[in-house]
Amino acid sequence: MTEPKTPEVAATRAPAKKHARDGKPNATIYDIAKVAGVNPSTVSRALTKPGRVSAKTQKLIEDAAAELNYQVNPFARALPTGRTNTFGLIVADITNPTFFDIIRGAETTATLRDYTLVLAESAESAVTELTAARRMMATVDGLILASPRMNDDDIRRLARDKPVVVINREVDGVPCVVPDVNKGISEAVRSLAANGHTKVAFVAGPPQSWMSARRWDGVQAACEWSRLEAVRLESTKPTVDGGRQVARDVRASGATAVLTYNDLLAIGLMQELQAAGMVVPDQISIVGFDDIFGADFTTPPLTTVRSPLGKCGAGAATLLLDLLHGAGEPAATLRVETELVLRGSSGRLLPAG
Amino acid sequence: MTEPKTPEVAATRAPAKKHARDGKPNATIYDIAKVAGVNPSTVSRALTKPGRVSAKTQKLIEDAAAELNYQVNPFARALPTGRTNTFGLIVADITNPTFFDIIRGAETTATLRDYTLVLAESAESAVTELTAARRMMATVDGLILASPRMNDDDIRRLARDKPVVVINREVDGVPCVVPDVNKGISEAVRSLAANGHTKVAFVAGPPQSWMSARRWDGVQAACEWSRLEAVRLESTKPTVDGGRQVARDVRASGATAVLTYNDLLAIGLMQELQAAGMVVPDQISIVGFDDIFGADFTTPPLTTVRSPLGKCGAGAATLLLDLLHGAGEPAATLRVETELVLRGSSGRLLPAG
DNA sequence: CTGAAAGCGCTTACAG
DNA sequence: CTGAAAGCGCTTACAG
Repeated sequence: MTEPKTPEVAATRAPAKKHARDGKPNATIYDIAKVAGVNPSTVSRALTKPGRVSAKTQKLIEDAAAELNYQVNPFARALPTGRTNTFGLIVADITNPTFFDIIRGAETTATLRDYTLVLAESAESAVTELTAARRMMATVDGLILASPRMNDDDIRRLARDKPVVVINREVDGVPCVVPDVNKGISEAVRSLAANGHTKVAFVAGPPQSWMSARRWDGVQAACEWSRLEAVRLESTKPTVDGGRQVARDVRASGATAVLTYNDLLAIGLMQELQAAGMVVPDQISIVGFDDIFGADFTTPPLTTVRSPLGKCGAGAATLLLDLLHGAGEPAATLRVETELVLRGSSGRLLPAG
Repeated sequence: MTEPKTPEVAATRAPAKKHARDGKPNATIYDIAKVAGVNPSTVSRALTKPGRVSAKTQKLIEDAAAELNYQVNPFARALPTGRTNTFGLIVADITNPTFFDIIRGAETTATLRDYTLVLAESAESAVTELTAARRMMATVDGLILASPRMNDDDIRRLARDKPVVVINREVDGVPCVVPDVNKGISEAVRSLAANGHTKVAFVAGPPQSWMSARRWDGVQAACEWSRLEAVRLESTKPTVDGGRQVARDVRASGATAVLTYNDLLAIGLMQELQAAGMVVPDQISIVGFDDIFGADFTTPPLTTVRSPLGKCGAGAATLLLDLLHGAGEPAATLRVETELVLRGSSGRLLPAG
């Protein structure tokens, strides 16, 4: 005869591998239910929406949870609800200081509101960016795109799936956070005018940059107001190196003051001009944009139009969170102020001699 | 008579809220199974471990998946397996440039190996750091701690739960990635000796900093070798401001060359010394540590001992991923080389006069 | 206020 | 090679 089958004793299925590599696996609401002597669904209620459970039961459950060192399993929670308490932030370049404060601002408000921040980088590529965004969409409740490189339609398409907030760019129908350049620029231009400058050059950023266009607009308007002549110069790339390369065009332009698309360009430009023997600001004034980390390391320290990047990050996160919780208008644009930070690289023009 | 109950027609439960805010919810493996005419479990196999399914079925399933624009639900996947394809990185300060390249290095290798990076910041607080770490542990497969502030035991405790890799510090029993300071320091000290310096000062970092201690050790050893006198000075904080504040001690020390715990200190020190009329490097040589972003913005640009921070981030991520996939030794320490980056802030001492 | 049950979308032993 | 079933740990309508 063959051995009798005894299904009752059949090997129980091996439990899924637990996180803990030693000893106790994480406690579940079932463990709590057992200890507290209630149904698991009651535990779930007590833990998610206090108030629906009697004070007594609530306490029982909380004590049991504490005793067992209970931690919810976010995946188990996400599965039925679809909510993850996580949002994504995609930046063009993690090592570009422009994004540091944005990241910090977003991270801080995320943590404050009990959300987790997931970070990805597009390496300045629209394709990489879109791929990263699509990928993230699966695991986050919402997405922040800082200075996105992809086109408006792609952004709107993403925004149909889940809340998306854009920083440093305006996209129709999508909530955005953008620094309003006008105040900072007019302060800068007025300061230059007061110091005797009559012709200013603007060194532009990448052609596709939405922000570069806004800044050039602002410079033109402010110059018109102050009766200064404004000329626009192109850069090869928005970096220190690009700043060096544009130096000869700047000299050729005859301008005695320069505003650049960003601080990196300003720093490179200043280095190159100084290497050629020019004295800043006696012979030429230089004004950057953003007030990045390191802008005051130069000699003279850089005058710049500061964008409140940290505020942008925090504002975007707040907007997103509000959207997720049903508050806030769908597609409001949040404008944050810019301001002139007057340092040593701009000032009075000395008479030639 | 009461109405007869017709359980078959009982209202079906409302489906959980879907991600998509408009139209089609995401396709599931059940949808694919239907289209491909196979069992969902077969779909799962085809999608996770190709090779266990006949080529024909495989193709059928892949086509269906493509057609339905299928995306796995990471939460559903994580629940039975416990694996999330995510790892965490905790840094002390998101706006400290030392971490930029670490973050980038980690992010790049994560993405390359199909992992997602979750970022958190401890704001230089050991408590916040531990909280963030515990919190992350629930959702990641492993954790990277960059320059952690918590104590060794807490780190080891975390490491018992899931793989943990530490950067910029050595913790017994935990895999670490640390820059080996000796090469860079001895290059720096030899260069100073060759330029006629005989007494060098080291401006230390925070007392609890493991790395500061290593650097001071290295400076002492290298000075002994080159027969230079080495003195140690304390700083109040490892920032530009801290560098300014230590300037008077530096002058009082009589040293003609200074190595500082980090570049920020070096930059602040240089600014203050120059403001007092000293010429760098003619009257004093300054050497920083790390080669952070902006170290070359100064005039003269900063000589510094570069730590390959990007490599640290990437190395830590690789170590972690290997650990997660069962390769690699449990607690190996990965050492990366440092090197001197010779720029203008160090050089020959000019005879006084 | 609380219990019992179904379901979220996967994975994976177990049979065949 | 493939199907049928159980289970991962939660949440939430449905009853009472």
